[in-house]
Amino acid sequence: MPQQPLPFDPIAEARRQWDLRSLRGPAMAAATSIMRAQQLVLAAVDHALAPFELSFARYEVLVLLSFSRHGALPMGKMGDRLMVHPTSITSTVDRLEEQGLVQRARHPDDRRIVLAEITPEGRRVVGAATSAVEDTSFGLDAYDTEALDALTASLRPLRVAAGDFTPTPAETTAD
Amino acid sequence: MPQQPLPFDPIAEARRQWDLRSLRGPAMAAATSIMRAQQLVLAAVDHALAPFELSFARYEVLVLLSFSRHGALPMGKMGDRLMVHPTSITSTVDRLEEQGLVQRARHPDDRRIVLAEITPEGRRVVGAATSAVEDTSFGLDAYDTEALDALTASLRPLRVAAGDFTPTPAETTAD
DNA sequence: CTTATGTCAGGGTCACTGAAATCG
DNA sequence: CCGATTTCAGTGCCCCTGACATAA
Repeated sequence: MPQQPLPFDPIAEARRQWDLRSLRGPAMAAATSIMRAQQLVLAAVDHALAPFELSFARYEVLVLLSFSRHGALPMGKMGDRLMVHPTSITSTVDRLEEQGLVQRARHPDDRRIVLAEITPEGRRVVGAATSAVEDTSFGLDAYDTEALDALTASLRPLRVAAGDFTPTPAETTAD
Repeated sequence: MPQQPLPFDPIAEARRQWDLRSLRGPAMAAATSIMRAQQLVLAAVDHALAPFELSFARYEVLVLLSFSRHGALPMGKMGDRLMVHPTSITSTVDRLEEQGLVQRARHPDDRRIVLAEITPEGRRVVGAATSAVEDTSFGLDAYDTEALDALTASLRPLRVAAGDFTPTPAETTAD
């Protein structure tokens, strides 16, 4: 919302310029579209989370914990799952602990491991926050279910190529 | 590259959990896919730009200037075009000026306006940086031209819905 | 005087690097 | 002693808000 609509599509415009000098116009347009799309989705989610004093990163951690079997996970495991740096998990959990939404505890068997556990208050907040996020449809109002699934599927090859996960051999529809 | 591949698709896994509790699984999966896709594209571009001491934001400014008619644009215009806050443009141009890649000048007619002008060195660097970025295909190696254009098209309705620009009445294929 | 343009000061979040402490 | 897990200190980057100076 920095301004009013431009009278033209800025990405289409940039692509015209790019096409004049190289063959990477299509890749540039797709990359820029992805960047902008992320800004818009993140803005919608951030806006929904603001009343709960949650950033997206903190919200992700809370959701992960609330979905876990015992409401508690090792710091390292969370970093792997959310694909963030160990030090980022530390600071995120620091903040959540200040807010009283999670609690740290030593693992009883391996005392190197720190468990983050969601508190009852954390469960309450993440529930309300999730309702708020769902009400915004993650900023993706413009799409129906079919279009959303198509979008997810079309971005999957990128994640596979990056080595995020190993696709099941059967399901190599990617491409 | 924080780790090795997971044996399953983490987004598909999260979606299964989400589907158990709400109807927003498809939106959540698409939103998360967009977020992750942006990380991957940005990482590829950042990596290509690192040898030139350019961040993506500074690179965008240089490209915009190099594409402009006189190699110079008002600060405000650049903010509009790149959809960033005025203070962000200020600090970005500060840094580029320190690097000797752009120069500030007052507009001769309206002296409130500050023009940022790309220097010869700036043109040289942006050219080399662009080659490096193009060599990475913006991290989108996995897609052919058709798939890239389909991706761009499928993200367009999101940008339209956000009011980024007004689509031409003829071309309302969006949906 | 009112408005437009840009800068400055400052705070919040996140990402990373390198060093250190703790424990198996 | 080695390796794994987490934390701490510090840096860079980007985003925004609010106050201000300058000029039309």
